[in-house]
Amino acid sequence: MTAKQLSRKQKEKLRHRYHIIEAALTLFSQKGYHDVSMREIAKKSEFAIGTLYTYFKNKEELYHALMICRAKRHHDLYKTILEKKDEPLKLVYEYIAARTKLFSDNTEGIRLYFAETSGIAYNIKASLNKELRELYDEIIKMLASVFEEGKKRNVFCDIDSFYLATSLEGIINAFLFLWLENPRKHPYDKNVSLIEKLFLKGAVHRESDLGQKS
Amino acid sequence: MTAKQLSRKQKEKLRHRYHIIEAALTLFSQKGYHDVSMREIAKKSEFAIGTLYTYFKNKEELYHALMICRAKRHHDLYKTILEKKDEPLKLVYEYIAARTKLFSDNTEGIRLYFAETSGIAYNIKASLNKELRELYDEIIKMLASVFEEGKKRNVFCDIDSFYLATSLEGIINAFLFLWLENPRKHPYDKNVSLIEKLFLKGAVHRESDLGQKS
Amino acid sequence: MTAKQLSRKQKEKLRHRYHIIEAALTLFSQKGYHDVSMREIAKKSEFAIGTLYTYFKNKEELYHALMICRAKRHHDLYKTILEKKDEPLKLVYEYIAARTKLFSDNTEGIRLYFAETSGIAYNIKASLNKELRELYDEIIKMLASVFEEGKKRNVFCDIDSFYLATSLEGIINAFLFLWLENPRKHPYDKNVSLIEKLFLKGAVHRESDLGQKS
Amino acid sequence: MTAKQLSRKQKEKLRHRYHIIEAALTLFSQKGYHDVSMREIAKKSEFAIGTLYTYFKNKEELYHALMICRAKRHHDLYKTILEKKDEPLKLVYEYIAARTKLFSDNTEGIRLYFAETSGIAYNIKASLNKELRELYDEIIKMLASVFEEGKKRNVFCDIDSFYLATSLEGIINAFLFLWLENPRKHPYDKNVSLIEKLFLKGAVHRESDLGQKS
DNA sequence: GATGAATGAGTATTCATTCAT
DNA sequence: CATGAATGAATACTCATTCAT
Repeated sequence: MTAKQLSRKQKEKLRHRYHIIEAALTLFSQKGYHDVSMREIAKKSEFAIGTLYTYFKNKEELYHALMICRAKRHHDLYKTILEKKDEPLKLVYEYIAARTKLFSDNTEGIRLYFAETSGIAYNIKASLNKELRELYDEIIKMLASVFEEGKKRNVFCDIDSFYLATSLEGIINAFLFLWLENPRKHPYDKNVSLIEKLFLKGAVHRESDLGQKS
Repeated sequence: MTAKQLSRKQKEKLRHRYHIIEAALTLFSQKGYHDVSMREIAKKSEFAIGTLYTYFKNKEELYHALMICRAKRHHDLYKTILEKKDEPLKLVYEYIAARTKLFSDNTEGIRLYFAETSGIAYNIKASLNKELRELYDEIIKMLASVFEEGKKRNVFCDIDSFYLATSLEGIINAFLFLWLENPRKHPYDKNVSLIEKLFLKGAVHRESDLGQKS
Repeated sequence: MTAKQLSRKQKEKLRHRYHIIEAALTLFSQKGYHDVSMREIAKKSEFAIGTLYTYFKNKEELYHALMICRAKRHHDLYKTILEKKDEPLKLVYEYIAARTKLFSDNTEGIRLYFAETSGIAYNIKASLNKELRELYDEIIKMLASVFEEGKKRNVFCDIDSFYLATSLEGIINAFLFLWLENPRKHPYDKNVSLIEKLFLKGAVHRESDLGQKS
Repeated sequence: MTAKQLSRKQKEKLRHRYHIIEAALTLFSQKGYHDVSMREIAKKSEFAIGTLYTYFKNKEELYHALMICRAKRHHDLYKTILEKKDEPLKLVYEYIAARTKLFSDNTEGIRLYFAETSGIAYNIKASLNKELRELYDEIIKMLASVFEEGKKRNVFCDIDSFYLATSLEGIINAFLFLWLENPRKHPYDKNVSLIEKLFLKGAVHRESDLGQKS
């Protein structure tokens, strides 16, 4: 019973913490780190200012926790997908779909999302960058493995897998961005067909053997 | 004579304005918008605080002017390259080189650079975004034209030029970003060879199903 | 049995209370009233914050209790000395020695000590001052009695005893203070010889060459 | 003219600074360092909060400046007295009178005064203590010189001048304190007669064994 | 009784902006 | 026109105190 009660308290603590992070995420996403005051976060999360400080040492640490939390959540999803023992091409599609989905689910948090992965929030402390970078790198590596496997199966064209992975990331981001500006054109389909055309071995449009400049 | 004097004065004004922007750029790049005070900018630019306000309505406008100024400078360079009546592929190479060069020249201002183009500075007001976006879009369009021309000449593979352009941007950014983390690997060569492999029509490695390296 | 249990409990309560006071004393002495938080006192005393409030109404009262407690302890010692039916001069020496000893024993609490007796802690509420003042006054009176007795015995020079007592206090404090700055010179000896020279009747350095008690 | 204008501005700056110090002194004296907010000081001095920070780096430095300022003012007065080429005994009287006067003039700032010289404000930083201590020491040395001279002239009894000086300080403080508690009895006279009896060579009451009150 | 999570008023300090000189 | 002293709103963070468990 004692155990249970502790567990309940701890669970509650975690719930509260999460609740604060959620509130902060919304605000930070809308206005950016510097334009959100602790007072606002307190109000939105329905806690007292002082309470925030029982969960996070500073504003910065709250921000840090929030970034890591979000990144981990995304990361885990991507990992789950890329670790599946499925057809490489299908995994890539699923990855793109997941990226797209998280992106559109989070229009609200999107700006922070980019700050995390492809953009740079210049005030993020190195440590934060490092942790995020590591998560990002892990995904890149997994993507590369998928490409590697795909190349073995003669699905993907013969380009260094790591470069392929990096390119894919870049392309996804570019299209996601495009979509951010003009939400009508959902980028998923385009990405898919584009990837097929660019990355697949012997894609239809290349078969012809016209001479070309090297 | 009045005219001349005015002209001289105006020139001077512009020089001063530029001087301030330069000082601000350095500071903003190093510490970000919120962590630079007008006092600092005044000190660095060797003007009085009040003087800054004769050149820019407020801090935000100074930042805005600075971003536009930088973006225009880059934009003009890219434009010059992409407007040349040269071989499309060569233009693309040159563009990549220019992007790479500006990037490495500006390690200092790099964070802002990303904030401008591929990242998001979530505090930039929509208006700023719009103006930058327009510059960016113009480049994309010019890139697309180059690809279009290249496709006509049977150099680039048959993919929508706009998508190609967007993809190129994404890939460049991804690699530049990579390089930002690990400066040893200069991204230019990789980009070039990668682009060749990905974008060129009937690139060598795709023609047949011969085993491939790696 | 109930009585006994209560008694035990009460004893325990008192012990706890004392324990808290001890912890608080250390902290207050090191950092001063305002720079010690209840949290710190709770930690040091190994009680919960809430528990402190079952022993003391608030921080101020805890401080108050602590000051009184310390003062009483000192006071009792001084009283014991000065009430002895011994030679007045010897009592004075003993008093000086006791003052000196408590002073050096409490280098840690020294600042508070001065705040108590000769200095002023400007935040101490009047009531505290009053209580401390009363203790102080009692000592002064006892000292005066000793001097009075000494004067009767022709040991001390003929000066109003109350003034002598006050002077002695002042001199002790001045030398103790000196020593606080420069601990090498222990003030006891100096005080003793000085007191002899200043307060004793017909001291050697004065015109008459009467023998005197060393 | 430029010089004059600068001078005017600088004079004004100094006046403002002094004005702030005066306001702060009043407040600090009444409530102590921690219980006075910068807001209060701003209000009392009729400056904006921000303005305080153009004159003093922070609250602590303001406090520091204030303490030094006051101490110097007192110090200068004492110095002027003790440097005079007058009869030693007269100088001592004048010194006591000055101490007494400053004390009673400053009932308001009295608590800080004691904190400066004989008491201890436990939060004062070491540096402050050191500077104040130096001023104090200088006075003590000058007092000692006066006693030395007096001893040469056979006025003061044969006790180490430094001890005499220190004792005098202690006695003055003790009586001043007494007076602080019970303002009816002005301490000057008592000090004077006491000093005569204690410090003078061959004071009447010691020569013979005549008992006399006061 | 003991606990310590929650509270929110209160504080020092910063900084964009103004305006008298 | 240039200046920089003055401004005061805004903000991160602390900490004595309470109260539900």
